[in-house]
Amino acid sequence: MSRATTLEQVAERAGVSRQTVSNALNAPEKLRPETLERVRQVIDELGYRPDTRARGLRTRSSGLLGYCVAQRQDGSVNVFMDRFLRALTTEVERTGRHLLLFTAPEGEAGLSVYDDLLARSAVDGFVLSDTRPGDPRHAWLRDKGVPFASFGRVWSDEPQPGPWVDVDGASGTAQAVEHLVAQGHTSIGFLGLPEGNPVGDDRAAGWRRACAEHGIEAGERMLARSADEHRDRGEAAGRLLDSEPRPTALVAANDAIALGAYEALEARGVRPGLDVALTGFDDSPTAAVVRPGLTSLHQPIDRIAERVVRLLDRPEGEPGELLRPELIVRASSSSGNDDGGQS
Amino acid sequence: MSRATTLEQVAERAGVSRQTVSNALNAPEKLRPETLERVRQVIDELGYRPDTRARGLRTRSSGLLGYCVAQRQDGSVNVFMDRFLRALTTEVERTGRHLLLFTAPEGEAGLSVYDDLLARSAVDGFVLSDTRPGDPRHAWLRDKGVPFASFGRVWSDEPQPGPWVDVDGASGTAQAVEHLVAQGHTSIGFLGLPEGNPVGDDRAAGWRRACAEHGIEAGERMLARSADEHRDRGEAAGRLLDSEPRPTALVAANDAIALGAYEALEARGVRPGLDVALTGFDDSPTAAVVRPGLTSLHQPIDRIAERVVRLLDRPEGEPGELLRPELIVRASSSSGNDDGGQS
DNA sequence: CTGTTAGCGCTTTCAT
DNA sequence: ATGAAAGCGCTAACAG
Repeated sequence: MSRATTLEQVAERAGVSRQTVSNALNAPEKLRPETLERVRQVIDELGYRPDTRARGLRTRSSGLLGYCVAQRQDGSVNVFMDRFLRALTTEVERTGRHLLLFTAPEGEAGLSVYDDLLARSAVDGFVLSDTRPGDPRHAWLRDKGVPFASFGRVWSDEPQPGPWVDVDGASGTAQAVEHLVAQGHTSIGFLGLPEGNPVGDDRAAGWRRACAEHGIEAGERMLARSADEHRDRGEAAGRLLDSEPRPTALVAANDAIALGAYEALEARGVRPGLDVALTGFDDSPTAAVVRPGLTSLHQPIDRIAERVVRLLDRPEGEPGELLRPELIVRASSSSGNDDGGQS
Repeated sequence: MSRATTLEQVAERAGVSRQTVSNALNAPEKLRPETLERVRQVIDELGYRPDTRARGLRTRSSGLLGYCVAQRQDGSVNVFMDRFLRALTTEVERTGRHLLLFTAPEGEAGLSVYDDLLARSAVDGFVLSDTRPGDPRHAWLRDKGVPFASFGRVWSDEPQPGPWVDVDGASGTAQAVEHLVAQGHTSIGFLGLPEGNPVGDDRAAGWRRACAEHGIEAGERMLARSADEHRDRGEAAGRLLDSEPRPTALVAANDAIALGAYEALEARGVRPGLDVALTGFDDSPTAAVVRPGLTSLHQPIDRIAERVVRLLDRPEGEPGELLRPELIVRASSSSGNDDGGQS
């Protein structure tokens, strides 16, 4: 691993001063075209690239954005987060930086990890995700004046600290309801997340609102919460299916719960998509693979990544941004219309 | 965002020279216990952390390992890779470094990205994954003397360049066959990956070997390759099921194909787990969710991450390491034994 | 438009 | 055991 080329070597070879080479890179308009050309040629010849550490030391930057990968205690995976990370990596690169991955405990305890990274000047800022109610990171970073942007809101009483991007869950479930109404359904139940989950509440609100607009009942009687979204086996769906009158359609707060509902349906001899319509949320890979294909709401991942990075760099504009998910219709909600593929 | 504490500030406050503070951090045994204690106290007081850029500039290191996230052209996700990335992040942190994420085109074209990172001294080395036949990265990095380790082999004619860790696919499918034989099966088909895929060939070899040991037929007649693993809808499985005599068990090269086979089975009124046994490979989240639960081979992710980082730092030992996957038995291969949960 | 000087914060080398 | 000097590779600020 030979030593990398330095600015000085380029300067000598091109017969100019170090500073001129530096300018060729950072302020080319300051050079006479012919000098610029010559310097550039030597740079190419030598394959010179400025050392990020030296440059960072001088400019007080690192060219790195920190991103904390959540350690899921239950060993479950969030496929959606994987796709987001890929999109984010691409987007950060587009702005000439890179992503630095790290882990941290949840809540207050994790702040020291953020503090450490900052104290060492290892990162220029953070992209936050996996936000939780009462998440302390946002306010803490804001108070420190650290650049950051969040995918997901904090959902506390105070206004959201700092720039954020989120998916409009209510709009999503409302779309699902509209779609089901268009199929002729007039009795639409909701399979919710455990009580107090703000994402779940948001998604339930959209269902409630859209139902109200169509004069469809959307009271507690039509809503069943899953006790544990990751291991849902359709108990909640079962409760709704065993109630009278049985709803003809179910909107689930996410794909995991919708998938659990398949079981409850099958156990009762009810065919998803034919006898009872079903929609999910997240458009997980499983949604396209399962039979019948699960209609689900696709989150605009690339756009989220793009917006979050932009907001991190230019926080002065909108405080936040709500993106609409897109309904991907498959056979679980409209037999004969299954596209069978992935979104 | 106030300026971070420097070594000099600590030195002044502690009444020692800069060098002494540096030693307190990097060579504490060189200090008199009382001095060390005093310096440490000031460090804590001020929350001092050495600047990674300055230190790196001096020590010719960056404290970062590069990891390329594959951009899947077909938009598919590899859940397994997501879990590996989490494990890797944790493992790299354990050694006091961090992971730097980047993207690069496949093949030769991507090498310039690696080169760029190296020229800028942005990383100290690389962890490679998503290896492909003829992958040029390994030999290229080895020739440059860059530290690296690979999860996955290159599968070319020459010996594998550089340290690697991989999962023993043949051992996995052999385990599956043993399990099926123990259930009384004597006619076991194999659902393979497209021709020429070395991972698929490896997994097929284990099936063939284990079948041979039990005097079970494992010729081409019992093997059906999937044309496209991501969109498999069970055509290959269908061919095997329609042949005479119909196999009573199927070993699939991965979960996606096994999941496709569910359809082929159901289309023929054959119940997976009851009429025909089925096993997958990868132990994807879907395997635990689908009904009946899919028996599958779990890859030891944490161990892979641990070994790959160790080999990167100490490449002198074994050239490579083959890890055994673990068979997770669910109802698809032994009705009544479904644990229903995730691994 | 180009060159010189200074210094970012740290560790290495060499004195003491 | 502690300190002083030098310099890693770069860019900001100024001089010419």
